Order: sequence, then structure tokens, then C-alpha cells
Amino acid sequence: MASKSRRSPSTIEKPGKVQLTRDDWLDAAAGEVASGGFGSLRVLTLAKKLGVTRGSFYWHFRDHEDLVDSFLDRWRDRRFVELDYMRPKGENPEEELHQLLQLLLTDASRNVRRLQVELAVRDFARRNRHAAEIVEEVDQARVEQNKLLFRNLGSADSETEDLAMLMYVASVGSQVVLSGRKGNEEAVARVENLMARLALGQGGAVRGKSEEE
Amino acid sequence: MASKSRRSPSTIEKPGKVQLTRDDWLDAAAGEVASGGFGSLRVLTLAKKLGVTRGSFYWHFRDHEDLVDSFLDRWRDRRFVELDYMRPKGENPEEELHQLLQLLLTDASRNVRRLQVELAVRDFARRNRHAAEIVEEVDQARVEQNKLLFRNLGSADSETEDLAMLMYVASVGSQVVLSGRKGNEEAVARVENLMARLALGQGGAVRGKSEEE
DNA sequence: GCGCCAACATACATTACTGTACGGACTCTC
DNA sequence: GAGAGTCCGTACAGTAATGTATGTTGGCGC
Repeated sequence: MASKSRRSPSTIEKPGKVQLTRDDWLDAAAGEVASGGFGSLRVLTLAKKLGVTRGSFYWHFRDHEDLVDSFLDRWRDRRFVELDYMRPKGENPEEELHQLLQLLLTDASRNVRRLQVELAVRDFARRNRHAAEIVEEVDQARVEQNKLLFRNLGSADSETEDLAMLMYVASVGSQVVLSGRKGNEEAVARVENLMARLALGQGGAVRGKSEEE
Repeated sequence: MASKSRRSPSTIEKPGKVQLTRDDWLDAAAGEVASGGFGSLRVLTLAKKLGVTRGSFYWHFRDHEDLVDSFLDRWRDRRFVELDYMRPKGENPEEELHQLLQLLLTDASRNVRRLQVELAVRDFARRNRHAAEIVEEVDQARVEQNKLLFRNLGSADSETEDLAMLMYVASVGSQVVLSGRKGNEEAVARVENLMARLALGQGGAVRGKSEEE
């Protein structure tokens, strides 16, 4: 079993890093997962990228499966931290909705790496039990958060659940469909706009496109 | 180059098949793609499933890449045939909407194999040029068909595009999120219901849940 | 009934990747 | 400065997968 790696206190982090940590390997893995998915996650590739040999890997990780599991766990933890950071406080629901849509759509279309990793995890979940459990946890938590937001927006109780679900699947769908397309910026903006109107009621105030950009 | 395989005219198709066709291999490939994605598409696995050796494969296909490309082409062709079959005639738009939602959501949640293949193709498109082109073709055609339907439903011209796009990404998202879940039947029904109301206008007539089931 | 060819089988070479055993440098501690 | 522990390199064994070269068989034309 690999011990919790810690670098010597005197050694400060620099580009010319001398000792690797478990997180360094996971960061490198994120790159591979983003570009090629979990199926093409090779130990040798990571080692080359990090400038070491596979010997280092098998000190930090028990085996390949250990890497995958650790990667998934870290991914879940980060998603929950993210959710906690975006927790609706109920003071300005409209602004919170806007920020949530930004996170779900616009940011995702910008932060390509992050989006690609999520899609890879989601795909991997179709054939890996651990990944499936984690994805379901994250999905449920996000939908739950959406519900809270919609309640603060004053939508009818019978509709909050449906709206929250619709908005979530629409955001995921737009990530899947519009990732790496030509006119995606425009399409994402349209979806975002329409979802905002939907959430605020058909005649509700909608943020203009040209605002704060 | 593999010739277009044809079985001898006297030999009728039976379970105890003696000669394989290109389509037989592609059908077998569909099973593997559905369960494991393109990354785990192995020639030997298909051969075992078909009860032959790899020698047969390399007669029907030039190499592994040829199999993948043929698979993708056939997938696109079938999706377009499907779209043509569902072409809105404008006589009963509400019914057509209902059928479209059925195809996009409920049927997809039932016909698991078909859904899994589509998700696999979509994932593969993130790292394969050919797949990416095909998926984009299919997506555009589907959204275009959605637009036609929405126009027949009488929605404002400025909104048809947005609505069509939203409905499409929502359907894809619900497939991604709700595939192989516990309470997916219920969630899918809710999304379907809400999208129908959205398409027909907030106060529009909505098909009841208990109808024709 | 002879030869041809489609459809497969067999055998081999090669590559890519994993895991493991072991060795070595380097650092910290006492 | 000896020992222990950390971090990584090296070398080897083993597996799985592809592609290719070549052998085999069964049916069809004629």
C-alpha cells in the first residue's frame, strides 16, 4: 500500500520538480483522460510526461486500478467542493441563477479540459461500477441544488422538481452536443438565455446578451 | 480491398449460418460498442462471438480501422433513414411532437442497445475525426427537423430555433444522465411532459400521463 | 472432373502494455 | 556515520492484440 506521499519540508515547489506526489500523477492522468478517455490511460504515457519511469508510478499507486479509483474519488470531492462554493444563499436568486448557468454552460465551453474530463467520467460510468456510483452522486447533488435555487426563485412547488431536472439534463446535453463545435458560443448563449427565461417564468426579466461581457 | 460479400443465392439465412457477411460483423461490433465503447472493440472478441477465427475478419475488412469506419457510416445512414421516417407532415403537429418525444426519450430508455451505441459514437467523436463529422451531421439534421416541427406548431419564428435546440440538447442530456438509472422511467416521463408543455406554450394542451399506456 | 475463387483456418512475427523484483541514490534521524 | 525509509531506475516475465503470410475446403462454372 502506498503511503501518503509528502515532500520534504525544505523542498519548495518549482518547475524543476525533484519529487512527485500522488496528485502530480493524477494531474497528468487528467490530461490523458480529457483527450483520450479512461480507455487510453497508460502508465508509461504519464511517466514520460512527468519525466520519470514507471518505477515511480508503482511506488505511488498499487496498480492501474488504484490510479483510476483515486482519480474518480478526487473528481467527486472536487465537484462537491464546487457545489458548496456555489451554494445558493437566497439573497439574490436571479444573480445566482445567472452564475449557475455560467458555470454549467459558458464556463464549461471555455474550460475545455474540465468539460472533457467530465464527459470521459460520464462515459466511463457506463462500464465501471465505481464511476457510475460517483456520477450518480454528483448528478443527484446538482439537481438537488437546482431545486433549492428554483424554490428561491418562487416557482410552484409542483414544478420545481421538473424544472430543476430539465435544466440539468439540458446543460449536460449542451455540453455533450456542443463541445468542440464551430458556432458553439452562439448556441450555448441561446440555450442559456432560454433556460433563464424558462426558470424566471415566460415573461420574466432576462439578462441581455451584451451585459457584463 | 474486400469485395462486396454476397452469399450464394441457394443458401437461405438460418441460425446455423455458414457464411458471414460484412453486416454480420458490424452487428456483432454493435454489441461490443454498446457495452464497452469503441476502445474495447477487438477483432478476436467478435470472431469468437461469431464462431469463426480472425481469418474471416481480414477477408471482409482491410483492417481494424476499416471496421470502425464502416460501422460509423452505417450508423449515420440508419439515423438518416430514421429521420426520414419521422419526417413531420404537418397534418397533426401535436401528435408528431408526441411521437418525436417518444423516439427521443421513452424509446431510447427502452431500446438500451441503440442508446448505448449512440452514446459510444458520441464519445468516440471527441477523439476521432470521422466520428465527429458524422455526429455533427446527424445532430444538425435532427435539430433542423425539430425546427420544422415547431414551425408547424405555430411558435414564433424567433423562438423556433431556440426551442428546437433546447429540446434537442435536453433529450441528449436526459439520455446521458438517465441511462441505466433506477428511477429513470419516472424522470424521463417528467422531462417529456415538461418539454411537451414548453413546445405547445405554457398553457397548451398536455397529454396526460395515463394516456395510452 | 478440373480448376478457380470465395471464405475461412493456422501459424508466425511484432508491438504495446502491465506488474514485479531488485537495486541505487538521496535524505533524515539519532 | 550507520541505519532506515523514500523515491525512482532497470530488467524481466507475461499477456493481449494486431497484421500478414500461407494453407485448406467447399461449391460453382463449364
